[in-house]
Amino acid sequence: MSSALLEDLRARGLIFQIAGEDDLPAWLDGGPRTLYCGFDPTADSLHIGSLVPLLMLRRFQLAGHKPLALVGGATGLIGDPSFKTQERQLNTPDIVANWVDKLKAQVARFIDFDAGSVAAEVVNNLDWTEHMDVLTFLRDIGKHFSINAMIQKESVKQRIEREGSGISFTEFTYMILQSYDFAELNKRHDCTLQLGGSDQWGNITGGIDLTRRLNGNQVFGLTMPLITKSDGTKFGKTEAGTIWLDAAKTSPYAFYQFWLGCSDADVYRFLKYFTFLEVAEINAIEQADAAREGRPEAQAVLAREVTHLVHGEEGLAAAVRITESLFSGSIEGLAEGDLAQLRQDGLPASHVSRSQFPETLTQLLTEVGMAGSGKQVKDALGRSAVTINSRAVGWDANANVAGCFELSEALYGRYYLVKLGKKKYHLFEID
RNA sequence: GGAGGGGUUCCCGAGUGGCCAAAGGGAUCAGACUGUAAAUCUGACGCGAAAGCUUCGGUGGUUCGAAUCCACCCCCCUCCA
Repeated sequence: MSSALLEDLRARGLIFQIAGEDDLPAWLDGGPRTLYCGFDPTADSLHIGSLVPLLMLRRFQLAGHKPLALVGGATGLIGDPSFKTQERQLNTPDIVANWVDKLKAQVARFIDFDAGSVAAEVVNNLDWTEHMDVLTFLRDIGKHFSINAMIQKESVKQRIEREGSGISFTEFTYMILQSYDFAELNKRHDCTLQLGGSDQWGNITGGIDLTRRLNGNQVFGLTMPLITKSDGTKFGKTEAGTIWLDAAKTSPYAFYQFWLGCSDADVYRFLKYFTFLEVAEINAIEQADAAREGRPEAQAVLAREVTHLVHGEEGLAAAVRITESLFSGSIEGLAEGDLAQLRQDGLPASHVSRSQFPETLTQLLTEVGMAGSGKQVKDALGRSAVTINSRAVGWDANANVAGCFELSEALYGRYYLVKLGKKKYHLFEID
């Protein structure tokens, strides 16, 4: 039953490496097992980079295992050096504690806490490290680690060998802390499997070794591949920055748009990574898309599925509403209530009064965040890439803000939908 | 503590007295082509509507003029003690 899970994961391309590969299938088939994955608080929200491991916990739970989501209240204070080129800035304990709380709530949405014997739990490694004293740490844990082995780890090699960088003892010790987490969870929760991104391999195997030495138990590790994009750019970033899971930081609409804009070369792979659709189903979509002329269906499916997973029914509905209004219908066809709804749904919007118009359009659009600088607006204006209620505005109108927002042009006497480029919309309510 | 190497615009990385707001690449933005895709081509890319203003680790100095020279300081790396 569970080796079927591994088969499925493999078919999805979700398995990068397994520690204990020969024994893991049988182990999983032998009954409900407890597994964990850690999430360090490096910001006040997780981003889509954490989505794969998060969904992975769910996949295991659906297959009958008990997931633990570890929030790194302790490790977050230290900073993981794995494959990082530079030493990280330490955050203060109160900031980290605050982030821990936020992550806990976020993580909880992806796993089921009412699943009886396999009910998920959230744990915090600060609980077992906070009061440990240095000597205990050095004698009981540190003694099990060989510096010789640690500096061989690929994850810190760059920092050790490459000229122009270095690594502090603090970060170097990170691996020991994470290893201890595994041993501790093994003791407390009978946890026998750790999941992580491929960059976590060194930390995971460290934990496996320590668990064996400390507890005498065999435990397993499984890593997922790094998510890459076919064009080589970093996954999970857009012009507006990181795609966060927190709706307050990345609106469901923006989130939906992110997936909708996914390239053909990546989309089928992403469907396997980020959705619970059957692999066969995904393959069918791919074939149907290939057989059809023009625009594929896959991006829409992906956007729908993932937005639903992260933002729920309502978030998805809001995202779809905005998308359809902006990209399929004509703006003039929108009812007054629709415009209000769009704003509520998370379409970027501003309220401006005519008496507060800035000197130029470039200032106005920059202020509301439609462009990073006046130069970009200038460029767009010069290429007729700015429209206000579907009417193109030129560079000559830049100093005539009031003229751009004539009362007679307003929708319902106060709304103006400004579009910059092909995808950036901003709703102005002007009175 | 000693010797050496380094800190340049979002990133990488040129630049050793004026022609430097600073080569080149990447990322990003806009346009064409399209399917709100990719690839390709074009333009932009410190800030500013403009006049102009502010950058090359920091502070002073030399000079008509400095990212480039000098002094001191801070930070990083390598090797030695």
